[in-house]
Amino acid sequence: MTPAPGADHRKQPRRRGAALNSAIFEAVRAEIAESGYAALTMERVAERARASKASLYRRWPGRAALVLDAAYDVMPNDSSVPDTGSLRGDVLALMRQIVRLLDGVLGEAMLGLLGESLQNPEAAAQIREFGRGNMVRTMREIVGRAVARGECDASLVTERRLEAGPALLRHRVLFSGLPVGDDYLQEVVDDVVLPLFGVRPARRPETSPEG
Amino acid sequence: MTPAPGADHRKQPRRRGAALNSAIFEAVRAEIAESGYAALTMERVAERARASKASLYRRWPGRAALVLDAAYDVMPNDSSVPDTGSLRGDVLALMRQIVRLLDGVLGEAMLGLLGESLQNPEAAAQIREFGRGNMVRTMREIVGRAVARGECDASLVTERRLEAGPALLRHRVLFSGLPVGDDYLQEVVDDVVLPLFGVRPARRPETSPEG
Amino acid sequence: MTPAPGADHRKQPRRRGAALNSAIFEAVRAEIAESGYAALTMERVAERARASKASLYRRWPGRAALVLDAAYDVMPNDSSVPDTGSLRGDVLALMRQIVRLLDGVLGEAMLGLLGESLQNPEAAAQIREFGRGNMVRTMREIVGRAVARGECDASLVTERRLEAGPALLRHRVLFSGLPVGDDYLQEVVDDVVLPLFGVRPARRPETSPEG
Amino acid sequence: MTPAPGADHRKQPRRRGAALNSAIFEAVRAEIAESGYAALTMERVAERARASKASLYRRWPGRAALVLDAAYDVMPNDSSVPDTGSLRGDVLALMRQIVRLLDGVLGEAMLGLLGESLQNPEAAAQIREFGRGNMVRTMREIVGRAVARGECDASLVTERRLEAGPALLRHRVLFSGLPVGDDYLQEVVDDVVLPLFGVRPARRPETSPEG
DNA sequence: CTCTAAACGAGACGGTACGTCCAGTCTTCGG
DNA sequence: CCGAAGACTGGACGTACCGTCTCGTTTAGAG
Repeated sequence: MTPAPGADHRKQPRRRGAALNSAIFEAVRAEIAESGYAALTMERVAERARASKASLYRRWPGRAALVLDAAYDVMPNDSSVPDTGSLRGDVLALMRQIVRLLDGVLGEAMLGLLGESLQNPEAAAQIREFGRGNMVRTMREIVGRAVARGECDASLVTERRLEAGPALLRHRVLFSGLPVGDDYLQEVVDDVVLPLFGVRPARRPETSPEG
Repeated sequence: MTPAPGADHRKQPRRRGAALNSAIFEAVRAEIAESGYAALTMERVAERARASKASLYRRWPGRAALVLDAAYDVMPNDSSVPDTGSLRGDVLALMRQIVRLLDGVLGEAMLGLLGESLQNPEAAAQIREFGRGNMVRTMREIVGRAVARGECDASLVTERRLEAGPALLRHRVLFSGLPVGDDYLQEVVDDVVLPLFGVRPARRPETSPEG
Repeated sequence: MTPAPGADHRKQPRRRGAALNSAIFEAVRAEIAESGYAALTMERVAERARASKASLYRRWPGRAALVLDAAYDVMPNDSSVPDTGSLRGDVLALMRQIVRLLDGVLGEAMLGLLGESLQNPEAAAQIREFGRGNMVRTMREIVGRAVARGECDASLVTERRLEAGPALLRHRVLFSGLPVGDDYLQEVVDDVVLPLFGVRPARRPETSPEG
Repeated sequence: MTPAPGADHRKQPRRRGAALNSAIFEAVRAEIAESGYAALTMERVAERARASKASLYRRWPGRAALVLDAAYDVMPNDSSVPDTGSLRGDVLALMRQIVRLLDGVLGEAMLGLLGESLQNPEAAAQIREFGRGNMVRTMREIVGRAVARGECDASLVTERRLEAGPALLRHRVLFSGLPVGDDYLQEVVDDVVLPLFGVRPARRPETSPEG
């Protein structure tokens, strides 16, 4: 009844380094896809990856850091800044990019991590870097190009205005629980972002703040 | 070996009903104040309140519901809609009200619950009602009055524009980890909210255009 | 894949107190009988007893204390002092009693505990009481009766002489690894114990020290 | 995030063969002296010796064998058979030799190994040779000389009588936890060993019967 | 005022996961 | 190309909570 210590099931050679890392990341994502972030357990990840808990803890101090890396691992780095020729097109493209990114395992991971960071302030800083800044930074670039094109006036570009679009998008994702449809994105762009930068929206010409 | 069951130390009478409820709420808030939401445990709350875990579970299904009620219990209901006579004043007053509310135990509780809801979608709906809607609803009333005063045009009032201010405020609280200073609130109002509703900002009242 | 938390297998009411204790002791003994003391694990005992590890650790601080109690639980208290009418008969009866006691699960447990105590001096004191003293104490009584009968002289009774028989028995059990046959016991009695107390052995009359 | 694999700290040349062996033995003894046998770990020994666990396992199959060798390594081979001219003197000298040997790291190691052997019967045989037999064998030689000297009668020499002294000594060391004083040794010799071999004890040499 | 039923405190109970430690094996790479 | 270094799997450790339960005790309210 005592399991023979030599009774080993593996035949494939022992994985190390990067190969093991990948297997672990895969397991993390599978667990998140199956049961969600909250149900994710170091123990189950280890079992699923056919790794030992020690190997997990040797690499990451805890669940959050592990999920963080597993998410980064699939983060597409093709998040090039859109350039459609118009501010409206660029902002919409950026928002669609983000929405697409958040749909699926990566989104589940990010929501879970955000939840974690809200409860555990010490881990928050690290996690915060994860998805943050990027969107505002991209907004800055997009708007900068619009200014260069003469589409909007440089004096209108302030930090808060750049944040408005991202903030509304996150607001929707975090608080409504509803899917983010393209209608919503267009409303954000046409009702808020474009007016803030003095650009007349294409869709609702009557809604210009310059009454 | 079994400890004597009658070895009781208490002399204060056993609490029930509302008195016990209050003691439990108090314990919840003390735990949050001391150790934060993440470290809050049914076990510790019970011990601190000198109550039994059974008494907790008889009243609430779990940690989230308990904290929710404990937070409601101290929620000031003086959150009357500000009426300062100007859109700028009203929005600023509202935001300051919110910021004050989030400062302290109540804020910690709300952040924790939000984190919970991000990881546990089934409890999310209930929690979402907690602090949500109110701010946008109040914004609607405030802006409605501004329209009635002729301060801004009714056609500019859309759902997204009403959400913009609240969204930026939450964005700041949730993602920056920085304290929300009054400067920040003024920037939000002057750079984003007022422009969206077609009101000319007057950041410095003493340099008001009504000179 | 997540096991439903309510999926409980038990139908019999939850055991507590003595009933649970008994089940745990049973499991301990079964484990020892199957795999020996060294392979005994808190985890396996808990599983076998359908108890939780917490229930084990609530009662005993560790493996040694648990096994100790489980052994005591089956220790026959019929270890009445033999009284056969002769010193030789009494000593032999006592030794056979001990040997019988050590044969089986109880012996395995005692050897394991002794091993434990040799490596862990702090737990040694407690364990040492377990099987010790009794044998020497019984020897004292037996020899006392022999003195009273006039079988031997009181001046010969010293502490070391009383210990000699027990020491040889333990020496055999601990160091030889061989089974303790009745031949061995008779040799101990006739070659050592009886001569030390000046009693002429019945079996080997030629081996008297009173040459 | 993966630690650099080539981060090596060593500067001193790699030890091999006997040099490494000595370093390992030294580490074993240092660990035993510091923390005792129970706390000794292959891992800690390897670290302390600046060796790898593989190097340990290549040389010894496990902890017991390693400690065994480390103990042998410091075992004084001056354990020459005492020859004082009298049985009493010889037996006392032998016992003092043993007691001195057991005092310190070597004793701790031997106790630990004995404990090991009690729990792990398969390793017991090997360990049993360690300290055993020698003492009885020496006793045989000592008593043989006493017979040759005419100090005692050959017919009294039996295996059990030869074992009695060693058994009492071990009994004391293993079960009492008390230090073995010279008083105790003299009692063993005068009350048990000498009578068994028909030699009149002479506890106080100055009141010797050869007056 | 007495009696009963509910609420209560206390905390044991079966579970699950935690993060750590060590045994023994296997891979890699330096000397 | 041997062997030192150490990463790897596996599994037990002892702890902390979870949510349920049993047990007496206390309290409030009905009779």
